Amino acid sequence: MLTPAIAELWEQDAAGGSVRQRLYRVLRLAIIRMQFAPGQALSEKEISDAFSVSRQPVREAFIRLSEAGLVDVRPQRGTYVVGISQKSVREARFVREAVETAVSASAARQGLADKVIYELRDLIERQIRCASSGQYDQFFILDEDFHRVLALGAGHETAWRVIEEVKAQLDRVRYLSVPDTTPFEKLVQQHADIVDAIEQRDEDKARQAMLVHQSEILISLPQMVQRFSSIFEDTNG
Amino acid sequence: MLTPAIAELWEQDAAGGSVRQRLYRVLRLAIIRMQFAPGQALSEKEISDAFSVSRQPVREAFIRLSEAGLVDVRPQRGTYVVGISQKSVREARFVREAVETAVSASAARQGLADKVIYELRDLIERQIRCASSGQYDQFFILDEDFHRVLALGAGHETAWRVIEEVKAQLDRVRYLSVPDTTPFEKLVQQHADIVDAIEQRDEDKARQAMLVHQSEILISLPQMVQRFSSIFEDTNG
DNA sequence: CTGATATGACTTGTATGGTAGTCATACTAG
DNA sequence: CTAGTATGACTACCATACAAGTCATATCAG
Repeated sequence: MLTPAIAELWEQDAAGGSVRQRLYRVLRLAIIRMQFAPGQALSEKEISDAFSVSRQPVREAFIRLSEAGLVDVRPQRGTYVVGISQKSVREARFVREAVETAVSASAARQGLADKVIYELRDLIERQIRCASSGQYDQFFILDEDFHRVLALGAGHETAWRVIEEVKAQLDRVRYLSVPDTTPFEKLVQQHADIVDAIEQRDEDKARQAMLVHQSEILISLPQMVQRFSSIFEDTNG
Repeated sequence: MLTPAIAELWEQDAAGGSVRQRLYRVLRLAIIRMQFAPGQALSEKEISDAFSVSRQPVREAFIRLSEAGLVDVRPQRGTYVVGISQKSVREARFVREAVETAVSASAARQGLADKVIYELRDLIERQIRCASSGQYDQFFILDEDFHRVLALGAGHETAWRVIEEVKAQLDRVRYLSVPDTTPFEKLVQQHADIVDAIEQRDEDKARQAMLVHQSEILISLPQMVQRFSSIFEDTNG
């Protein structure tokens, strides 16, 4: 079934590139924003009818989604949105922590261009304004921007691609409950700490600051599991 | 053009799963083993004719390969094997180092099952035999086995998937020149050091041992660039 | 001889038909 | 009533046809 919110995603998409790429972007967002429930069955035909395209690009988008670990394609059975489990969240966080701490340390070691530092500081400023006015969605976008600018600014494009993939799993949990998680002010302060350490060229400090930041989700995870036990596949664990 | 070596890969493949998956495995191996030169143009039609399948599964395999960063699909132009550059190698190594050191440290922290430790020791034994008899291909397989058993044994499946992806980029360089790289005996000793540290539950030592191991490729990279300057896109750098 | 242009042989992208497998349900034999 | 089976409505997978863009080459005007 296609909700109006998903149709809106389709309309609002910039429509750059092929139909397959557009479908991938829209379906990925729909899954991350929990417009498709975990375990829900999708279908090539259903999606293709809904968006008035043929089955083929839908099928190719499904394959890409399965690569990203967001759906599970079972031959001759169906395609299902993958469930959320504590294990999948912890695993995604593990990889993200490993890569992001390395990026942060690398940035401190080699230094960042003034332009990049400025951009990061600017993002932090805007995050502060979002936090005070409670613009949740915008804050998430700026948060992603911060980590992307940092990774790409340090020249780690491959690393960012990896982060982007595992991040999708974590964002799904985030979208479950916005206010329950860590206060925005705390997250912004952690961002500032990271930039400070990098500007001081203190490698260990930069790594440590990122480690603290990446550990936040673990703090709120247990309450999330308890509150959304129907969503998590492994309520115990 | 399809060399006999590639046809052999197709024949020898276990043929498990769909045609698309089989094509992906074969083409991936062909690229990693330099059966397709960097920059070489592939074509959906060419491949589909050669393997007597339709264009569709070939196309889907191409999409997956482009996801893995092994080919570049340019709409209405063609599909090309991506080139090898120092930057791409350093980036892949950067990510792999970050994830593998985290895996090693995690294994030391939580400990590994006796069965896993035994399996790792057994792999090391077999690697010693391969090193002395100079079975290069088999050694590479056992090397990959070692890292896979370690990652999966520590429960880090997502991490292994990431390692597998970036590893493909590094393996291409390895296949360029086997004897030039680090002596096998040294690599095996590093494997043993890693297992020792994990068994001693020494987290820092395990991380350090893996770091040393992952840094080996950087040592041989400059000579590789010099010797295969025609292969590398950025001879200077 | 030079440069613009038309042509045709490519390429990947999309649409659609048919195949084979899965699964729930209804039905039938015992 | 129960166990086994046939049926039909799904599914993803593969093959094929067509559409649309790219690019080298040949052709022709100046």
